[in-house]
Amino acid sequence: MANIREIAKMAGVSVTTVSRVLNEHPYVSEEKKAAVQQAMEEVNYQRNINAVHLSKGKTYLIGVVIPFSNSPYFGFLVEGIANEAVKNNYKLVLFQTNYELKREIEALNMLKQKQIDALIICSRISGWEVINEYKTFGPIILCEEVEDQIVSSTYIDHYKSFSIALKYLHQKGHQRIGYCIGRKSGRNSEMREAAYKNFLLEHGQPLVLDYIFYDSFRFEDGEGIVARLKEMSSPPTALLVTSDQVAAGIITCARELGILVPNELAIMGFDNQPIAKIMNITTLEIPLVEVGRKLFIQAMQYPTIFQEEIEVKLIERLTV
Amino acid sequence: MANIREIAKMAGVSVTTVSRVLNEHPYVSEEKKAAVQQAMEEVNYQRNINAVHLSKGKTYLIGVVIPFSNSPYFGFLVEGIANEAVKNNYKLVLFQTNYELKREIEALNMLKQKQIDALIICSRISGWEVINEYKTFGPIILCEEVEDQIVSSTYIDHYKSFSIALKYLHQKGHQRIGYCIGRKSGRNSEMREAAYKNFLLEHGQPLVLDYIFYDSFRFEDGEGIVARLKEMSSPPTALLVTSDQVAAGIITCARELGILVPNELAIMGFDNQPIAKIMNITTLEIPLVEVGRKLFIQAMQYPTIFQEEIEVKLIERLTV
DNA sequence: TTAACTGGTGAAACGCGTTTCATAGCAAGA
DNA sequence: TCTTGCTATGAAACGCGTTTCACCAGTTAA
Repeated sequence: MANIREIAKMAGVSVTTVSRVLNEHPYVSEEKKAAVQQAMEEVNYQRNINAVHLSKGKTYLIGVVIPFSNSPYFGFLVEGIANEAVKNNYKLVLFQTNYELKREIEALNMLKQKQIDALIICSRISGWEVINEYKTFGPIILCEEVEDQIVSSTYIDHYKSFSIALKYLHQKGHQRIGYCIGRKSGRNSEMREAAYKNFLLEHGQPLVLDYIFYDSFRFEDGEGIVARLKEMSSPPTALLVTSDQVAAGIITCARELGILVPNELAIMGFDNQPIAKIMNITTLEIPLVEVGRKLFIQAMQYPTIFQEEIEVKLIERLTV
Repeated sequence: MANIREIAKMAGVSVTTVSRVLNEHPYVSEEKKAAVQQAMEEVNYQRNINAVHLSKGKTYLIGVVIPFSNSPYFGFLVEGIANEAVKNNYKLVLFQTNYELKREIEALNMLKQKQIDALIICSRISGWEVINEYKTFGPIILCEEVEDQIVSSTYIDHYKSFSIALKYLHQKGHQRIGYCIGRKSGRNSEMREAAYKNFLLEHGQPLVLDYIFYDSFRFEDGEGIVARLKEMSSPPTALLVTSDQVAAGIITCARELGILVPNELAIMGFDNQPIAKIMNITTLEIPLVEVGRKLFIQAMQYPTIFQEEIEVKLIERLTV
């Protein structure tokens, strides 16, 4: 396989000039440019990207940390990142953590060892001390609100969006509202909990711990939730579900058990995924693809660090 | 950042010896090895993988072509590939094609340009002439039965599995059986169609084109299928659905419209995904994670080319 | 006693594109 | 007329780990 030096010889120019043609540098005369291009075509020259990477000191790889790879939520997020990545000649390396800290650290270490140029953490497990330590090795981008401009992030104000949802349910006359969420910990979960507790306080309602359901990630997690509802003497009349998938699972199981939605149980989803549309689930739309796009852009803008808030939109359908 | 030469100087050895330590080559004395390791620790040496890649002429990147990234089917497949990839220090580059030929060609070109070391195509669009052309540039692995040992593949005998499923439905007394499938074209679809037509022939049943539903990929695609069933004067009494997701969607929509499953409509899924378990869908289990693992292994074994068949298993539940 | 290994080690070549720096011609502004 | 400044071009250095080849010392087989 021919290299740049051979091309240079063939075209009667220096390697620098060949490199300039390759990179579309302006200072190359038309004749030389044509000569180089002809030589490249003649031997079907292919640039060795490994050499480019070594030379540039970049890998053109972006790490993306997600807890699950077969969840539509992260699927859309990754899609958004990937779309923008191809435009910039970047490739994605996915780290599926299953919420194991060890896996996240592995990803962070790849940043440290310069095996990736940046790391986008879609759902963080490690503490701020860890992020603070690793941020010196390269760009880390988060998908949650970040204090003190430590790293860049694109986020949804979950306090606000939860408040909007709760207010909506309250307006619809619900007095006993519960919610289903993925993790118990994590910034986003804490914000939602704060919004929830504040809402209860404002409306003088008691905090019933049984009304909060954790580990709600997938469609199939709806089953357990409905089973627990069935056990309760005074179950919530409305549920805020932080994922349309789980909302769909709850609705499916509820209907199987003869629970009327929304009359006996109102369900409000999150994300506005395709399944929400087809099952007519009232939901809060989160433009995930757009969030992904922004995340990638922030990775590219490093070392400039900034936060970007994304707005959500209430979509009224038939489950509330 | 220190490089191998500095380490060599510090440890009083040659760069070759440092390289040998790095790569755990046997011919290094204990003393020198210790000296090198100490020097590396002292300056917190990090190997420059770009240099490794250039030197080895490999990228340690494996391309994976999938039509959709947020589908559980491909999710599990990718998970299987990824698990095996990390063990071998490889990273995955995902190409989401949306079944656009252009995208698949892009992936193939990355193989040609040596930007990836191998390409696993989970669902092929391009013709055999294309595969034949590109296979000279590097390992291409498919997920379907391949003739003439052109490239390696791990596959399910879809003719056989469809036949098993049809026979099962027939034994259960169904006379009008239809099926839902993703693409109309593609090797796997053709095999299934052949099995279906052969089954009809053997049982003297007429081919009703309306009983075949294409473009069934996701949960939400179940809606349209049920709508069309509703229109028919003599709808099928059983449906073979090549994805548990779609099966779940069909069941959900059918129940919403008061169609009894399995009494009025029997549904048989494919894959045995979590959703099949929770919704008690009778299905044909396909060990997707295992398939993914095998695909990766085949990529590593190149230039040895071989085919590997994966067996499916009928799982009886409550929808037939 | 000699040929044939095997363990251990290093110099130098190799893979290859990018970038810095120096140089030179030529035009525009002072 | 002299200083800037821009276009154009190339030599050489740079990034850095791997691998080939040569060579020596100490064994082991013949």
